[in-house]
Amino acid sequence: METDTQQRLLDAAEALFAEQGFAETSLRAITARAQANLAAINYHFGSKDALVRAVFSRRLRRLSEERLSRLAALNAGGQPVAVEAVLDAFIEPSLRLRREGPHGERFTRLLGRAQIEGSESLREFLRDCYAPVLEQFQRTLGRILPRLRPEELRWRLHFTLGVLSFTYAGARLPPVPFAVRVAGDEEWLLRQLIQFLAAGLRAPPLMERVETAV
Amino acid sequence: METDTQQRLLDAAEALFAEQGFAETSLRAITARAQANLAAINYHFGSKDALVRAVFSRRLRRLSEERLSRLAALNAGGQPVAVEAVLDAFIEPSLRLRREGPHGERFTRLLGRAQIEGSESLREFLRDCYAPVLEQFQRTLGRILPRLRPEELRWRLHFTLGVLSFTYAGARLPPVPFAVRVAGDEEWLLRQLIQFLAAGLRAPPLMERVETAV
DNA sequence: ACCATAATCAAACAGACGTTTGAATGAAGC
DNA sequence: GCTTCATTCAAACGTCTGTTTGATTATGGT
Repeated sequence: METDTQQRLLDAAEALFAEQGFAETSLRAITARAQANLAAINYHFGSKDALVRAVFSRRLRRLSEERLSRLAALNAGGQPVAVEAVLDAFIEPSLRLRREGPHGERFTRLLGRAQIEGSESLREFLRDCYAPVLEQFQRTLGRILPRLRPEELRWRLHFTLGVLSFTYAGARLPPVPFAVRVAGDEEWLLRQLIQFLAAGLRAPPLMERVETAV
Repeated sequence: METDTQQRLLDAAEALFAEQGFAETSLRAITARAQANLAAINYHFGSKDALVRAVFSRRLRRLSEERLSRLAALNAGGQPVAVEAVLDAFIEPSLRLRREGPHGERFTRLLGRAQIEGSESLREFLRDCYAPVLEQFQRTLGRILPRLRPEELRWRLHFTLGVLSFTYAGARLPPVPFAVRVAGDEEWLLRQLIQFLAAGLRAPPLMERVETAV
């Protein structure tokens, strides 16, 4: 029965990291919440840094797989692929994770935070996790937006990730619409995101792509 | 001559906060870089939290004033206002700050970070600084995008700020275009941002605005 | 010259931090 | 029964944290 304490530690860490940040959360706070001994973290994970990575590893693999499988399903469909569908394939799995319960919301919150906050090693770790997924999405988007040069497409992908990180992180700037969040807001948010991002991605390029081959 | 040490402390803090984050930067590291005594921070600013706020106060006022004055100039122009022009009025001052030198780049980096990272009190402080500016921009955008309901407009403003925060924070996801940054990148970035965001803001509303008073 | 005020300084404060240790506990194998 | 191994535990480790103190130095006013 190694797993029980480990799970409780991961749950507690996930919650506290999402609420307070990584540096601001102490091992003592985590073990207290998990009702475990202070030494348990170093025993099970080795260090605080390793615990942070474990928190992400636990859920990130499934998320990436879902995103990739949904993208693959799109590409296998034969018909032309819409930008909205690609965005949906990327965003919906994470929003579904959110809908699973408080832990999902915490995790996506954490995911947003980690892109900006977080140590260099953590960002490196996440970069390696994200890389294959983003590469696939970039490839598909490049195909259905042939006028965009690679640099422009990458910038727009960067902007897209910025919107998602910022929104997931729950950064509440002044006029954030609380009223909207009353009920069924995940669905509404998904459509708002797709509407906004699809238009941004589809904007005419600043610099027309030079035709390569033919 | 109280100001000399204070300026050096603010410079050092700004640089270190931007590089490492708030919690990760110790007063000792700041005073060492500023070549000042450890006690200088508590003497001149009172506490670490107050120092953080002072770092923002120093540059935020001018930035907000420039944004507002550029927006006012637009609105006073008589002609219809384009979404691109509004975005330019918001973004260009911050990019110009970046162009001023390393301190400008550090500060905008910091600005992006603070929205996600940062204590509750700091976010509150920043919210109060931003509120009047965002309110004005929201008003103008609401006027030139009359089909958007207030909730949708606020979400899209939220997304816009997300893109800016993420980009300024310098979050480097896997495929960030380094090649583009070789020269004159600020200009290019500005146009990329406006192109992307203007399209997103102008996207057709999900829910058509009900006509209020003819 | 003197005083008053401001600024700097070395030193110490109490507390929190991540990590380590060595003993105590538990359950499975034989 | 005994042994073995993984887990838990209280306690301490040394280090770093933000803040405070009291003495010391510099500055400007009269």
